This record gives sequence, structure tokens and C-alpha cells, in this order.
Amino acid sequence: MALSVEFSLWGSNKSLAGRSWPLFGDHESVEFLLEVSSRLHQYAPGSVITFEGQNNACVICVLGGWISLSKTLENGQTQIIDFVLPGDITFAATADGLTSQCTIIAQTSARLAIFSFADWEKMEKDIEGLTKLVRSLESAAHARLSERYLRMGKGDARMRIAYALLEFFVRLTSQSVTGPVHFHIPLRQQQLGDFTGVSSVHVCRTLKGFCRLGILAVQNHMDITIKNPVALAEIAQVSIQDLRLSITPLNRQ
Amino acid sequence: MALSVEFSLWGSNKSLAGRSWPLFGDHESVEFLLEVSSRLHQYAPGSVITFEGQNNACVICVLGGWISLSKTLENGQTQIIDFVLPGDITFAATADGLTSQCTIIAQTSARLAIFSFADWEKMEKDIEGLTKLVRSLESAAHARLSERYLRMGKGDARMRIAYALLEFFVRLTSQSVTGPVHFHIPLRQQQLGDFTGVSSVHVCRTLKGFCRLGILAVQNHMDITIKNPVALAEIAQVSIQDLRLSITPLNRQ
DNA sequence: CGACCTTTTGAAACGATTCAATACTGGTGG
DNA sequence: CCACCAGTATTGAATCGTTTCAAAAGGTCG
Repeated sequence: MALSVEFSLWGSNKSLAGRSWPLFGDHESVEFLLEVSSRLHQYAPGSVITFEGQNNACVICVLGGWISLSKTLENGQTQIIDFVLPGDITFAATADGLTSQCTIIAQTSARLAIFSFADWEKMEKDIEGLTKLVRSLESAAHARLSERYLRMGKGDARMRIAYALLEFFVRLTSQSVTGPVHFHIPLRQQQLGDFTGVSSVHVCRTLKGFCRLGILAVQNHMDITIKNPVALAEIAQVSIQDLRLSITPLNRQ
Repeated sequence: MALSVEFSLWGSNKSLAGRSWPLFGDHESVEFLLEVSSRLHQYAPGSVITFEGQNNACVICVLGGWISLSKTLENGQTQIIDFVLPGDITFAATADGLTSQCTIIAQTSARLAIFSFADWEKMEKDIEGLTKLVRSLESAAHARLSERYLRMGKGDARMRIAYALLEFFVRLTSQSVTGPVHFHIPLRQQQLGDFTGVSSVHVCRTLKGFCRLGILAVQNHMDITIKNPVALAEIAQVSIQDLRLSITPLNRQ
């Protein structure tokens, strides 16, 4: 039963929330789907994801929902480093220092497959193309972070938020932009602020500003309509096409 | 001749500027050293590193010198994303979107080995442990960027600059901190600012502030003495030991 | 020595934060 | 069904950290 669910999600050109998710490009890996289906976990919104049973590091494959990776300073301030979306795979360390130490939180109800690092390594040996896939996902994550780092260092709040919205759009859909686009972000303004390095109050002001200019429309808790993608891209100083190329992993190109 | 130079640099437990650089942990790879020695390039300080001859992407192994990866906005503002130091390996794209699009500049006189992506892939297949090494280097780079992203979003100039100094210290030496430490950073205040997201003027003020507190001493163009590492770590809100673990790749642990 | 670049310092301006008060929104129970 | 509640969004005003501009001081190299 679980297996059939996974097949429908991960199979080549099958659809998840209106998008196709070919995992290995044109073909699919039955072995991988079997492994995934035997390690499914469900998390409620807001729950912190930990791995007490596992020793050392873990690998998380996101099948559904939004996961956030965040870091917290001593004074309690939290910065969201990245979101892990359906189809993404992320490495999470507990205390070995191999990967960045992040708090992992399910932003929405989430369905994950969790592997111990040892199991994952074995699987990478066995399954053709998995190593390449993981590397392309990591590379995409690194590219995203770099773009945000650039705008955090040299851009103002408008640029950062405009960029974040466009990043979400690019990650959530594969449409090209030929007019207004619409999508949903399962985040409060507080969290969008923790992601972009802006206070929640100023997130509000900035979004309102975009709305007033007719660039954006925001309904009930982050139902976003980008009414003028060209203008938003100009504020974000990004080419949507280039962005899609640099932050989209191989298997979705 | 070139080969012998490389051997002395990359060999197990050989010394480079007072540090040991075992590439593959306890053993070394003669094949890799041969490949590297046949692709050596020398760059002058300030020169931009490009790959006209190569199609698509490249892999750069840094043997000596500091390399910066930076991004620039339309208004000309430059953000330095990371520095690539001796012993590091970085992937650089030209226009394929596989890796982040960065301008690559030699901050000092630099000695590099440059591989085409195809050559590199072939080599990874042939040489045991190389894939693992590269992944650990990439993971360390990602962890560094995450830590800086946290402080860029939630920290002030003091925290960012304190962190950057400690990051340099950790990457440049393997000493544990049992008192004042001393090292050199081949950067102007302008570049330290472009790295930390602070104006060069404010970098100056912040460094002066640290000096006035007796935490730091700075001589002729960034000869840094951290007189009070504990205090600096407190300002940076980082544990130096933890930092070393999370941003140090496998082959140097 | 003068030319050039980097660092330093001061003062004004600006963007974003913080604090605080008010207005929404969705969910719960009377 | 409406009243109430908690969480979230919105708005205004004061404050703060940082930038910007500009000018002076310091260092280096021909």
C-alpha cells in the first residue's frame, strides 16, 4: 500500500500537486522506491525532527510538506537557512560535524523517508545515479543559499523579500512566466522574516508596499499572486530563467 | 619538477606554511598528484580566473594562495560568498547552471590545478576516496556559508566580523586555542566588508573597537593577533571547537 | 618627493528595528 | 449562532545601527 503511494509520487512524469517529479530523469529506480517506502514517517506541523534512534547522521527524503532548516543564536534569535521541499533530499547531522548543525522543523504536515547514514551510503553504492542526484540537489541548495547570501549582504529588505518570493515560485512550479502567477507559501510573516533576515513587522510593510504598487496580491495567510513578475524580478535583481537553471537540480531540468 | 613540488605539498603529513595537509587521510594518491601536477596554473593577485578553453564547468584545486568566489549585483555591489584556501577543491560553472555562478578572483598570487568537468568525473571514478573527499569539502563550505548566513540575518556587525576572523583562524591553523593566536589575512578592509556584509568604513570602526577592548591587535594590513579568543568567540556567539568540527573537512580532522 | 591606495575619523542621513497599540482571522465552546 | 480567544497582521512613532559622504591621515612604491 505504502509502496503504491510512493510509486505514484516518485514515478517518472507522475504528478504531485500539479508538478512532475521524475527522480532520475527519464527512468525511475524501483530499488530506491522500495527503500523509501519502508522508511516512511509522518510529522505534524511545527514538530521538531530528531533522530534519537540513529547514530551519527541521517538522510531525509521529503515526499510531502515543507521542512525548514534553521539555526538559533544564544539570545534566541532564529534564522531559517533553507526550506526542504518535496523531492528534495537533505543530510542532517546530530553531532559529528560532517554537515551543518541545523534544527529541522516540519513547517506543514510532512511525509519523510529517513535513512541512517550507513544505510544511505550502502544504497548509493547499489543504485545507479543516486550519488549524482544527491550531488545535484546539494549543489542547488548551495546555489540558493549563495543567492540569498548576496542579497542579505548587499540588498535591502525589498530585494530580499522579492527574491525569496521568486525563489519559492521557481521551486514550486515549473511554469515559465508569461503573466501573473499564483502559489501558496505555508509560512507566517514571522518565518518569511526569519528566512530573509527582516523583522516580521518590516515583512508586512514591504509586502504591503508591493501590493500598493500592483506587483503583488496577498490573500489569507500567504496566498501569493505575483501580478507583475517582471517588476518583482527587477526589484530582486534576478533573471527568473537564470535562477531556475541555477537552483533547479538535474532531475527536474 | 612540478611533480616533486606537488608531492611536497600534498603528500601525507607534509607541511605547507606550517600545517599538514593529508589529502586522503592517512594515505596519499599518486594518481591524483600526477593529474594535478600536469594541470598547474599560476595567477597574479587580483586576476580573474576564467575558463574559455573548457566547455561547461570546471573543477579547481587550490595549491597555494587565496581565491575568492563573489557575486555582483547590477548596481556594482559585490558580495564575497566564500574564500577557497589551499587544500580546497571547488566547482565552478560557466553557464550550465549546475553550480552557483560566481566570479572567481585570485586574492593573492595563487597556484591552481584546473580540470574540465569531464576529466574530473573520469578521475573520480578511477581514484578511490576522491568522491568522498570532494563531498566533505563541499559540505564544509556549505556549513561555513550557513553559519555566516545566520549571523548576516540575525547578528550585528560586531558578531559578523568576530565570526569571520574566527573562521579564518580555524581554517588557517589547526592549533587549539590556549592563548593569543596570530595569523595573516590577505584582504583589505573593503574585502572583509564585502565578505561580512558591512561597509568598509564600519569594518574599520568595528576592528578598532575590538582593539580598544584589548581583544584584538591589527598591524600592517591585516596581521591579526587575537589577544582574547574567548571574548571574541563570545561576541561571535560560536564555540571554536564546534566550529572547527563543522567546517573542517574529513581529511583534516 | 609626489602619486596612489588604504585607513581613519566625523557628521548627517537613512533603513530597519523595536515597542506598543489596534485590527484582523480562524477555531472553540456556550 | 454569536462571543470569545489566541495567534497573526497592521499601523504609528521613537530609537538605533549602519551607511554614506567627505575630508584627513597613514603607508607604500616608483
